[in-house]
Amino acid sequence: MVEDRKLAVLRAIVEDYVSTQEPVGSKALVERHRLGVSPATVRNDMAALEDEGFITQPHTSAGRIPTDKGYRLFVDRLSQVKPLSAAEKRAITTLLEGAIDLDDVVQRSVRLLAQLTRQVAIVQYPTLSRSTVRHVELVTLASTRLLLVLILSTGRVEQRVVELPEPLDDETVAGIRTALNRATLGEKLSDAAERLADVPEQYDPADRAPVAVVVAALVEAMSDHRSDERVMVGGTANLARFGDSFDASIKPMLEALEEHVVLLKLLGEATSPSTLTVRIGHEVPYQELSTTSVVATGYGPGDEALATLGIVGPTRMDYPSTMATVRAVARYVSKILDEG
Amino acid sequence: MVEDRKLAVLRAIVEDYVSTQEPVGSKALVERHRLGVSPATVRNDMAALEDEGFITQPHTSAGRIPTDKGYRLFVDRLSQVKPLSAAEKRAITTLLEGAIDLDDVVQRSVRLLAQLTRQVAIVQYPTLSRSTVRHVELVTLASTRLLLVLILSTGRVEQRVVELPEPLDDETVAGIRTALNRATLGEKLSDAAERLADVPEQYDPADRAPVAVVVAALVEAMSDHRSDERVMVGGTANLARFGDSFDASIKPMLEALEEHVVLLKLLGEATSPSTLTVRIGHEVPYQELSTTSVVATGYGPGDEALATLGIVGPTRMDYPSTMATVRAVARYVSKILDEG
DNA sequence: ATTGGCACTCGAAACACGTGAGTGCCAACC
DNA sequence: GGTTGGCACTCACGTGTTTCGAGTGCCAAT
Repeated sequence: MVEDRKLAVLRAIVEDYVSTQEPVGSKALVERHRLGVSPATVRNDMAALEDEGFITQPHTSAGRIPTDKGYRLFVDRLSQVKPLSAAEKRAITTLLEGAIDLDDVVQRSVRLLAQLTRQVAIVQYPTLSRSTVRHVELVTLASTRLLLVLILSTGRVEQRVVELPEPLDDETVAGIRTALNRATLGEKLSDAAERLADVPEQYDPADRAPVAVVVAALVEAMSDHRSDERVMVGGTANLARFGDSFDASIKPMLEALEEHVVLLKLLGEATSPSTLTVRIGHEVPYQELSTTSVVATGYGPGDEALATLGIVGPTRMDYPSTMATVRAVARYVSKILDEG
Repeated sequence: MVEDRKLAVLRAIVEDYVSTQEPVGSKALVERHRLGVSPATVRNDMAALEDEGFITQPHTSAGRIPTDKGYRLFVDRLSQVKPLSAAEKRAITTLLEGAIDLDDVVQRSVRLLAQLTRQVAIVQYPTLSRSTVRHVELVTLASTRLLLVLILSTGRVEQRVVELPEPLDDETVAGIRTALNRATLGEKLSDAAERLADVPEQYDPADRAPVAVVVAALVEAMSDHRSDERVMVGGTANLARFGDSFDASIKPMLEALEEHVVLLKLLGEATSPSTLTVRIGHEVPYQELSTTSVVATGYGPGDEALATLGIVGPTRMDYPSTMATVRAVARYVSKILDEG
């Protein structure tokens, strides 16, 4: 079929362009791929592909390069996910195995992604709002100063120092601790905050003020969206690898990497670990990053997407292996979180 | 004096080169600075300066640019620290004022440094080993699992999950908590670790095993040098500002920024906030960064240098104002830590 | 539908050339 | 002795010209 061959040509163009970084012409194409037809035929196909907007020429008398639309088609229909090499699998397990806490898992994942894909890696910390309360602890620091520690099911620990309007004796503190735990243990953060509303009312109006302060701090810690927005970035040195053409976009890229809000938007909504989100060029929600693609997916224990991780790189990237790596890392991290 | 004028010429060359980024010639020099002599005279001085190794020509028929040695002399003898503008002072106070915890202070300092100097900023977290213990808390997570929380005088909180060989009842846990606090409260970390050695011995040999595990975890948390090595980086987007010549060194720079160990070595030993360390070009302990300079200083409460902060940029930078900014930020951060 | 042939286009590299900023040196001057 | 104007010299840089060739589009033949 003609249509089939046209797709084969597109695939060949994408593959060659990705590996050589140079516009690819009809002759080189038939030489490097067993297309079984002459350059002239390929030229006809290329002309058709160009009409349909999948490829373009940087200038007359040059070869073709894929457009965003071309990459899109390539990703959607042409590329089969490349299986990871044994060495890569080994790297994933050995590197993630030794993680000691949540921070460490995130950090190791970032490194891993960056190394394997040779792109810039981004890992979002597990989202606070979906996790549940494992324990609330109060520690007396001084007569009017408490430390509030909130431990979540994901292993995250949030702490706040609370200044009390009046001193509380240890017994009262213990009582408050019990009350707080009873109200919130096992609850989702969003629900837990509501449950707390009643707590101060159980107390004598005279003692209510300090309790209210503690509860307010706890609610604040639970709803603090700063923590939702935490991400870790790695592999920025890979930016320097990109050829000249990408040099222009290195600045917006570096700027984006400093703004965690931007990165979160890039990663997008958390999807299940089995679904990969690929955004190509103009599909990325920032105009300045229109020569950039994002490959991301959700991760979390039990196939529930707690957060997102992924990579950012030039549109001209090796999608099949990048996608395979991102997916593999997400799955493995999910597994780790399941166990921990 | 002739010698004086030569230094004036060097200063003028540095200033012009820093602002224009282009080799500066004798004629332009007399025009832009009131040197009161003719270009020919300046040329003689320049020839002398070149002989002495303070300046060099990129090629014949071009102007001169300072060598590392030239910058060194400039920094040591020629530049008076430029006072900050009112706007800059305001920026420092307003931005740092609102910090809510230690993490936030560090983060805001990085942003501030990066914005004001328009360079890459690095801030080391206050060093663990010099701080003292404020509180140790144990939280029962499960029958054989405890959460250990270590609160330090600097506001830093370290936590560890401890797996016990056998269950402990709440009373015993409370006893251990008291013992741990008694042994370590107010102690420096280095001393506290020693003090803990006795704690298990106070217990019945039968109960000693779990206690030993907890103590070991605490000692580990105290001596964990991972925390010593934590740094925060900001303003990497400023790398993109540097002209072509610096482009070559952008890659090693990005690589260095990923390695916290490297950054710590760059920052060097913490000095008192009143002393600025300036390393220029080859003085930087990494060959790859020989077109780079570092301006750093210590900070911490009460003029005691807990950690280091500073900036990294091309040797061709505006030393007077950069040095002023770094010093000002360090002082202000120290003040904040004093109060907090 | 495919293919070989052919004229055409246009970027990249090579080369030549003039321009000018900047230098070093020297003789004259203060 | 230090300073200055004059002058010949160097060489990076920008501009214009030319050549070269990879790659294209089109067409007639298969």
